[in-house]
Amino acid sequence: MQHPSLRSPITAADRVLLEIQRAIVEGEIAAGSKISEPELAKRFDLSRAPLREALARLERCHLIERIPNAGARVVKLSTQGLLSLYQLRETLEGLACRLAAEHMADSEIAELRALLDQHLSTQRVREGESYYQEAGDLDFHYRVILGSKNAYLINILCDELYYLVRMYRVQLGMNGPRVSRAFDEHKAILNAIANRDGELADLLMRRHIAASRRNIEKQLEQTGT
Amino acid sequence: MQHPSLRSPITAADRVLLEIQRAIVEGEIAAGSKISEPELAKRFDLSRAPLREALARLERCHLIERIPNAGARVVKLSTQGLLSLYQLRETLEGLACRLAAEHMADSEIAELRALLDQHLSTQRVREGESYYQEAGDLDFHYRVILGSKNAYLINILCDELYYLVRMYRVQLGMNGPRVSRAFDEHKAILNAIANRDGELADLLMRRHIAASRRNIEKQLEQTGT
DNA sequence: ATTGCACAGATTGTCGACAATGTTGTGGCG
DNA sequence: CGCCACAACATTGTCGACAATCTGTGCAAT
Repeated sequence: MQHPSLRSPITAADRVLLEIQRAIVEGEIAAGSKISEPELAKRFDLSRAPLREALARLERCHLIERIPNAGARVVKLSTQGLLSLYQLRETLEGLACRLAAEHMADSEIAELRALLDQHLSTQRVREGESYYQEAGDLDFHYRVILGSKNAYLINILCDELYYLVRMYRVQLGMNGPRVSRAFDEHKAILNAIANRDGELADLLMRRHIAASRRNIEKQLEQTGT
Repeated sequence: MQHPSLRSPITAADRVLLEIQRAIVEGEIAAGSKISEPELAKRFDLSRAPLREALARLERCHLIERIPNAGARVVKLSTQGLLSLYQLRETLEGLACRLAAEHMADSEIAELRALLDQHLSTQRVREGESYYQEAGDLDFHYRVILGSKNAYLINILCDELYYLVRMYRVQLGMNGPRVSRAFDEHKAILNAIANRDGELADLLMRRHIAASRRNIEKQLEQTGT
């Protein structure tokens, strides 16, 4: 039997995965650029084997696209892609909310409420600072998704789409005046969940994400295509 | 990732992936059993490198579960898993239907109608033969999903959940009296799409999948656990 | 008798090199 | 002058071996 604290071994592929993930999400490795296995292997000082393992997982979360025998490229951001992604999120996170209203334990709901209060105070201190809000926002969504208790849904939203969503938000400069509105929406969603009103929670979350999408689209229009 | 059959060059990893996929779906490799890399490598007469590539993709479509440094196991089927899977499918394929009603070209709809007619005649010839029905059913769903034109949605349903759905249906013996009912439901869904009534198509597809789920659950109750 | 540890066997993770496949630049031909 | 064939290069796919880690067994101590 393994010791609980040692149950998650960190392999070389894991480390390089996290590094490349961050680099792509933050644009350090440009969107649309080609990925060179030998180059990255040298850069991170390891063999191609674990690197390819990392690339396989990057493909899994839609950060790169691979073509057999031809190599991998970082995904290109596009209005179409953003629209498709948020279409999915609206439906999936709506479902997550409905399930969370059914399945979250009272203690989990209490913890989530505490988290929101904490976010609120943080926001007051750091007015206009978008990073904390973003992290907090994602954290709220994260918890609701976990509260759905649906393993496949959790996998899709937290593993496969999570980083791509972050990439869009970071590279399109998600910031500005939506922070306080988002808090109110989070609170309303939480209340619906606490009242075990899955239908309302579903609706509110879909609206919340639609509003977030429109906000990003507006940013996108301003900066050009 | 694209569907393997659509990717131009076929690599060794692709071939072994398809073979193992089939073996797992059909139960030739028992659910819950441990996966031995050396054993499979010897069995398919190739190195562990492409085999591990295949295993990574099998994990991606939820047919196996891997634990670092500890190995991989074929997933175990469970009532809970079936419920989670069909919960997701109801929502996702409902969305696919709504989008298909918006985005499918008239020519695609005509082709889909022709496909249904073909299924109908096939069904009359092979009354009660479940395999053809199953293939046909999946084919119908497949086309509707592709008609949504949402790349992420297509990826999730056709690549990541498709084989797991087949595994449940095959190993739980999906057959019996639902074939003719399913045809009628398909036809109604198609009509809604042809009328560009996305809301109705969404509703009908969700009901169709819910009915399919109840059908499988009934089979599951009869056989025991 | 049970618990903990140590050792042995087996499995996974990683490495460097070779083979197969794309890609690019050049030269010849129409 | 433009286009195609071909060759040289670069990159990806595959291989066999080694290192790190996990699993199971048996012994010793309490």
